[in-house]
Amino acid sequence: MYKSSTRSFPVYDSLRKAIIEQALRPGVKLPEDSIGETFSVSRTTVRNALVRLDAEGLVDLQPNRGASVADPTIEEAHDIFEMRQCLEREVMQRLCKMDSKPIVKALKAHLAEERKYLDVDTTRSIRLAGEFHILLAELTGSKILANYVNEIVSRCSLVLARFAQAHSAQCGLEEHTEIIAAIEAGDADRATRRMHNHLHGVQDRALLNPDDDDKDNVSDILARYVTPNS
Amino acid sequence: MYKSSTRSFPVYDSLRKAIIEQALRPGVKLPEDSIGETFSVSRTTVRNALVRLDAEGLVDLQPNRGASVADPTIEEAHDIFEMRQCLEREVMQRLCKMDSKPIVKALKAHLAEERKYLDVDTTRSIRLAGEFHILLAELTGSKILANYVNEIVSRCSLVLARFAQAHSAQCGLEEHTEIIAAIEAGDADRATRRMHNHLHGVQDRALLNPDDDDKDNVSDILARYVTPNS
DNA sequence: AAATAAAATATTGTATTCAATCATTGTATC
DNA sequence: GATACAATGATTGAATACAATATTTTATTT
Repeated sequence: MYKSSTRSFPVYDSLRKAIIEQALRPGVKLPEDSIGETFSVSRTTVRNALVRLDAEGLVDLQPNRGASVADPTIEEAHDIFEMRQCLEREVMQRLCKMDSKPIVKALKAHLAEERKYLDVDTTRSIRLAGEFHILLAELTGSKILANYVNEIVSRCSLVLARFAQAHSAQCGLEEHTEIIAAIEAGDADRATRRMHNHLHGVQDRALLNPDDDDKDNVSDILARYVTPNS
Repeated sequence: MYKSSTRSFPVYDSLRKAIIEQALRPGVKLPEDSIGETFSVSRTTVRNALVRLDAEGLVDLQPNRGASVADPTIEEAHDIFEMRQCLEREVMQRLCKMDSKPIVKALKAHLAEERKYLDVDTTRSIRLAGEFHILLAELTGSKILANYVNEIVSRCSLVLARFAQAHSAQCGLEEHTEIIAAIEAGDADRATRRMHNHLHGVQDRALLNPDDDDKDNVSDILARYVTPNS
């Protein structure tokens, strides 16, 4: 996870969440000054968070021109989804070689959570859908794989923010259910195939016609993220 | 690539190379002060480089306790190699779907370079061997995949530094040759299998008996890395 | 002599400061 | 009216300075 200074973590974390939840849209400028004021920290601290986010591909840091939310091209968008397919294929194949009992249990618990907030809290619902994939990766027991999946899922959110019209229904609940069933049956091929189709569906819904930037007031948006909203 | 400030890049780059070339061994402390003196920059600048390296997994940054070269456990070591297998499998499968002509040409050029420095310049030879794998990834055309491979290859160097006795012969030249031949023949299965065996061989040679730390003077080592040695 | 406590030292965390670069606006010229 | 240039303002780059935390050394006690 993120170590380094105590103060820069909240900045990093809030920015990250704001980007993933699409409150900060691709291309939006991230001035060190105003962000620092929002969190009552110095630019030094903000900068550390931005360097980190740049390394993770969520932020674009250019010399002397500051930071902005990464704004992937359509080519990069395809690239990111293709990478995600690779990583999640690996997840499925590893999981299906393991004892399915505890895995399925954890997954079903998560699914219940997803179902609970469906049509109730959209933002939370979308976040949970993403976290389903991260949970899958974590259940492999490989921290590195889980990290990579975490990163790529975040970047997919960015791609959706950039290219999908409504960011509704990124992940279908039924599809998650079916993936769990395949894992429970220990059928690696089916699980892998279903995951592939699932992701392909998300990608298809996303990469149709691009809608362009409607910039927004950074400080106002970020203010809502100062206190971690659970 | 690495953007951000002009000054911190040389620090980042030198540290990175020093770690990969195993001049800075796992666990070695990286005090901001002395590194700053070595490069004639402030701690602020050094810190940015360290945050970046931490994000890439080459450096371990702990709150109030500073940075040190990452010191993977044996479990993490296996994890890293497994991840590498996944990524490089993807590389092989993508390459074998493409036009082999320009790919093979580039690879053979690199191989010639590798052969040139074999038994002449060990350090360079080892670096070229690693770069062969990075070149393979770059030839897929996917920047993201290339980035990941670059990162994981670096971390493998770290693992070798930690667990392999002599860091000789990480990659056999003949094995690289055979991989190219399989790509040239357009035989995805054979190419993938050879890559798998190749990496497995490296892993096997590495993860036998661990030898422990002989700490060294950071500044002296780094001094050799100040001017990028080509 | 071993163990603990206290002081001194070293190192990191972070804000502040000044310099350098970029963006924008206004003005002059064609 | 459009373009080029200059001046201003805003923003980042990076060093310094001070505060907070860790580490080491020394002193004290058992």
